[in-house]
Amino acid sequence: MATINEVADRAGVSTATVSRALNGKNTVDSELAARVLTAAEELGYRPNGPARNLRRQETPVLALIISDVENPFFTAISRGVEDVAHAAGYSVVLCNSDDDAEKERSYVSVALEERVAGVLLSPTGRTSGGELLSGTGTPFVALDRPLPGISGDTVLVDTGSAARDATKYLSEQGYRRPGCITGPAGVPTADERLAGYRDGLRAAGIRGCSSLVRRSEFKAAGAGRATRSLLELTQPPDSLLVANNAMALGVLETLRELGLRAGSDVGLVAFDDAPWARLLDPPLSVVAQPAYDIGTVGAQLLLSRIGNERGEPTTTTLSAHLVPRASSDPRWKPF
Amino acid sequence: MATINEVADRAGVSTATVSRALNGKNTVDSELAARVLTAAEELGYRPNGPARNLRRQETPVLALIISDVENPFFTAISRGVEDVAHAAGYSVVLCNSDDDAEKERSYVSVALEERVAGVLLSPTGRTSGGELLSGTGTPFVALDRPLPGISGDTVLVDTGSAARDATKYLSEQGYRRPGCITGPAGVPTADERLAGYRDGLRAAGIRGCSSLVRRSEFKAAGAGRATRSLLELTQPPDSLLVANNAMALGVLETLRELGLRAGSDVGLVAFDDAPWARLLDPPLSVVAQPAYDIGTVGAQLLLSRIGNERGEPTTTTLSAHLVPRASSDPRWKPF
DNA sequence: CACACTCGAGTAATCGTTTTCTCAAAAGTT
DNA sequence: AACTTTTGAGAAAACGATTACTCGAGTGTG
Repeated sequence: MATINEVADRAGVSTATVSRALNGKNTVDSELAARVLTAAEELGYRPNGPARNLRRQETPVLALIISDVENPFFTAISRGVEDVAHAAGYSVVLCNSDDDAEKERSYVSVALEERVAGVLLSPTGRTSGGELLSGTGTPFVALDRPLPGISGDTVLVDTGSAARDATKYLSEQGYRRPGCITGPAGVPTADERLAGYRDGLRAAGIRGCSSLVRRSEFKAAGAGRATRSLLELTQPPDSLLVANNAMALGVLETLRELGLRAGSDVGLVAFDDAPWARLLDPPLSVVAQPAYDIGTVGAQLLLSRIGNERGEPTTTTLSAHLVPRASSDPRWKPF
Repeated sequence: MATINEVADRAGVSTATVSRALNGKNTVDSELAARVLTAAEELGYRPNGPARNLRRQETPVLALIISDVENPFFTAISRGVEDVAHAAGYSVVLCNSDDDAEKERSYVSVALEERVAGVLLSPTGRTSGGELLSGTGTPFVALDRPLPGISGDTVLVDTGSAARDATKYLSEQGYRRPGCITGPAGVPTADERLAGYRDGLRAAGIRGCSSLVRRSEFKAAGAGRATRSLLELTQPPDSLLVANNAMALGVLETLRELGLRAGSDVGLVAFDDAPWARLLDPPLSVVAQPAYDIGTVGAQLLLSRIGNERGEPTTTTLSAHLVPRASSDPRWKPF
């Protein structure tokens, strides 16, 4: 692949002039610039990124590390990040940690070594890659979940309140024994949603019962098993609050296996408004999180830090809202 | 951020020794190596990627450029790529071209400048970024669609046959007027599926009718409009073959608006087996494409080219298979 | 006309690694 | 004991761009 030297030779100028011409500096004669441009064109010249980044001491790339590319919640975040970053001249590379702490650390490590301009991290679990980030000068923003024990800019969703509202709403719909399927202990979003569920029960004057709570990974399979174990209780719950949309898939599948209907048999509210949620029968009630906004806000925050914004770390909390559909209506009938 | 020089100073050795020690070369005294390691540790040293890549003339990163992160088909591909790449010591960066030819070119451009080891490209439309790739020495593999006018390794799915089989199957189920909603003209996957649909009609002895065919972007909204226009015909189709899963969402939404049921009112087969497909009422019949395998095969191909495998460009064609569910059963009843 | 200034382009230093040389000391050979 | 071979570590040369200097030529001013 052609280097700047070859371009310089072909155009009969120095490498400095080539560099200036190609970077649109105005201190170069227009005739020379034209010669450089055609020479570069003819050689198919493409500047060597590593060399440029090394010299400039910066790389116009943001890393976005998420825990599950197959989850619409995270892909919506990525779209938000991308839109903001792109407008500011940054590329975004998306890394999928697959909810694996080891992979997450490895991606953070790569991002740091490659000297990306900044990192957006949606931390997986407890042992996050966040500790690698803190201390290095590389700006970073935590999305969706805080980094345990590390201070830094954070964009969260007030899912506790949303969970409380959703639970209260279930009780108002006539469900007297709401259960809850949430994520692993120690994962903030999982714990907040559980706490919100308990608050909601209290607000509705229902005595909570820990046997109506199950935890699993934020995946379909675990949630399916949890659902089965709940519904096989002698006093099963009459409705469920489900902590994310991947889990909702597992819950729905198990309901189908058991021959139960959402709504009439088991009230259902799940977190995250996936595109398919409203197409189910009955349409799935959800707590819609502002995923796209998490992305845009996070990216803006990161860009301002990259632009050397000083000041204390900030925490932005966005709010989620309930979208009631028929899966939380005990009177719903298939036809 | 600490450099190799500072580590060398602190350990009282030369930079060459530091480099050798950290890269696990065996030609370095174990006592010195230990000193280097602790010095690096204490300084939080992290090698400068751009410098390393510049010197080594290679970057252990693969770029995967896809047209829609929100489409499960592509995220499944990415998982396949990731698994293979990771095992071989490569990182994968995922770039979302958003079906925008301009963005695609821009990402290809970034990938080339950053001198990634290889590029996996699932081309968007006609004006692909592929022409940027051909000619450069950077190995690349086209996924899902061929690069128009450019020879290179390609991994495809035989969606033509799959479309034919699906159409024939619809007719065997008793539907006599299958329609087709496919992607934009000129996009190979769209055209192949349409051709397969026509073959299927022919095989079933049904006279095709071009008024039963609609094209739109591979998105929900356009497919929804197409569905409406088809079903408002005086002689509407009694069933539909839909060319991808994002489109299926639009079709389903429109059916609901029109108060029609899949299966009993309109037979439905869509491409791509999304996780939610089987949870619908009726469960959605699909043509399941081996998305994960596209990823693994593509990545292996790319890795072997990176490993200097010579030889003519290859084309691997994987096959898709029909997964019949109730949405293509005219006798299906809600209960 | 002499002098200071501006302008534009070339020279060379620099970014932080890896790796080829180079060379002294240790080890082995006759 | 003299000589070759091996070993291990430092000095210095890449890698390919950007950019701080430098310097000659052209321009403006008193």
